[in-house]
Amino acid sequence: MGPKTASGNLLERRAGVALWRQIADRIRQAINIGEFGDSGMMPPEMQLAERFGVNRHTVRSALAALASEGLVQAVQGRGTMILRRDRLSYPIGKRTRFSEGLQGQAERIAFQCLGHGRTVAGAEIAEALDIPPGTECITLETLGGADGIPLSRASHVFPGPDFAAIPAHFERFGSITRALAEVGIADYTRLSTDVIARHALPDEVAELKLSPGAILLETVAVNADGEGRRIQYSRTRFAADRIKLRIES
Amino acid sequence: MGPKTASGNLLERRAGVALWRQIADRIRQAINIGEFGDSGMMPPEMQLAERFGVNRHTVRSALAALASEGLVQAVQGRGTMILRRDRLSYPIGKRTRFSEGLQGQAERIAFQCLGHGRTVAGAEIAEALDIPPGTECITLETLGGADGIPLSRASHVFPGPDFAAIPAHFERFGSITRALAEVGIADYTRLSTDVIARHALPDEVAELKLSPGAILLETVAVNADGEGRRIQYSRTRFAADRIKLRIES
DNA sequence: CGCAATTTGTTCGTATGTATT
DNA sequence: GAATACATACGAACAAATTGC
Repeated sequence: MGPKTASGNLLERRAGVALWRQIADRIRQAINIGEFGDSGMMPPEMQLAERFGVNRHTVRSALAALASEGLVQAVQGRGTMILRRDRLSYPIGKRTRFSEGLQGQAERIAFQCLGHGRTVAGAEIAEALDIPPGTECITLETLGGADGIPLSRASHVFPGPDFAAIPAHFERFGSITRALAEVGIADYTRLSTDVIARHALPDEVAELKLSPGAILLETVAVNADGEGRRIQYSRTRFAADRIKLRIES
Repeated sequence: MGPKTASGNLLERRAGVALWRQIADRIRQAINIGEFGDSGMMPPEMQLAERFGVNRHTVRSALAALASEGLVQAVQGRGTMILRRDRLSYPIGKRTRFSEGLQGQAERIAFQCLGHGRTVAGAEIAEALDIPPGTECITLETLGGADGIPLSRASHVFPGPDFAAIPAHFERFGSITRALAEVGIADYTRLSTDVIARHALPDEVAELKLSPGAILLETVAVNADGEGRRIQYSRTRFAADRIKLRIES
C-alpha cells in the first residue's frame, strides 16, 4: 500500500508523526466538540478504524494514548466510555476576534450567515453603541461551528448605514474582522464583555442542535475602532457543554 | 414620627435624597439578588411599607419609579410582578478582588469561611500554580452572599505552608485580599480566568439555596504576586440566575 | 437460564520505515 | 554502507466480557 494522498483525508503516513498519534489528536478534537453525542460512549474500534481508513490496531494505539490521558476508558465487552471532555476554549480579551477564537482546536471551523437586515436601536443597544435611540442599524445573524457541530449563535448590530455592506462581505469571507476591514475599519478592540448563563430557548435548542434543557453561555460584547467609536454590538450564545471562555488579563 | 437614625436602618430622612428614591434603590437591589424568590411577584405594598417603616404611599412612589424603568409592573387586584431582573455584575480583570467585586450593588455583602485544611496538589492545580505535583497546599472554602442570599461558593488553594495563616486571617477580616496582605503579599494580579456553565450538583444546590436543576457559572482563576509567582488558585461557583460576569478590557 | 451478537483484549505473523552503532 | 534495534502499521484469529433476546 502506498502513501495516502487522497483528497479529504488529512492523515499522512511518513509525515514524521506516527499515524496513531494523528488519529489520537483527531479523536480528541471530535470528543471535545461533542461529535460523539452525549451518550458518553465512543463508537466501536472497528467503526473508527473504517472511518479513518486504518487498521483496528492503529485505532487501539490512539485510544490507549487517550486512556492514559484520562480522557476515555475502555471496558471489555461494553465499549469505550468518554470520561472527560475538555471544552473548546474561546479566548476573550482586548484583541478578541469573533471568527478566530477557536482556530487550532478543531478541524474545519466555519461561520455562516443565517440572515441580515435593519433595525432601529432600542434603549440597550443605543446606550452600548453610544448612538441616539431610534438610529437605524445593520443586523447580522451568524452560526459558528466545527466539523458540522454548531458551537455559537450570534446576533450582531452595527451602527448606521455605513455598515450596510457588512453582511455581504461576511457572506463572502466568513469573517467579521475581514468584513470590517472591507468597510475601512482596519483595527478594533473589545471594550467590554458581559457573561451570563441560562437555559436555551426552544428555537436556540433547534439552531444549535442541543438537547432540551441545555445550557447557554451568553456574551454581550461591544467593540470600538481605534478612535474609540463604537462599531459593533454582539450577543453570542455558546453551547455551554462544548465551550469554555478564557479571560487572559 | 421623627427622623430615623436607628442603627441597622439605612434609610435617612432629610439626607438630600427623597425617601422614595432610597426605597426604590433598596427594592431594586432586593429584586436583583433574588430576595423575593422565583415566583415573579413582589410582596404586597403594605408589607413593603411595614418592612421599610414608611407609609404605603412612599412605597408606591418607589414602585412607580421601578415600573417606569420596566423592572416591575403593577396590576390592580393581582399585585406587582417582577418583569426583569438585572443580575449583580461581578467584574473580572487584572485587578479582580474576590471580596470586592460586588460592592455597591447590594446591601450587607458578606463572606464566610465554611472550612479549611490541607491537600496535596494534583496535576491541574500543580500546573496552574507552577509547583511540583504532590506539594502540600492550604485550602479555604468560602461562601459569599448579600442580605442572606447566597451568591458564590468558592474553593481556594494556596501553594505551600507559607500560607497556613490565610484561613485564620480570612475568618477575621472576611477578605482574601486582606488575608494575603497579612502574610506579606501587598499586591497581586489575576493571570487568567476560565468560565464554564453547568448544572448545579445536589450539594451545590443545598449550599447556594438554589432550586433543583439550577445553573452555575463556574470560574477557575489564577492569581500571581508582583514578581509573577502564582499565589492562589480559586474555583468559584456563582448562582447563574443572580450573577453576571463583566469583563472590561 | 442459555444463546447469539457485539465489542474489547490478546497473541501470533509479516512488512516497512527510522535511528543508532 | 551494513548491521542492528526499535517503533510503526497491517492482517488474521481467538479469548473474554457484556448485552439483549
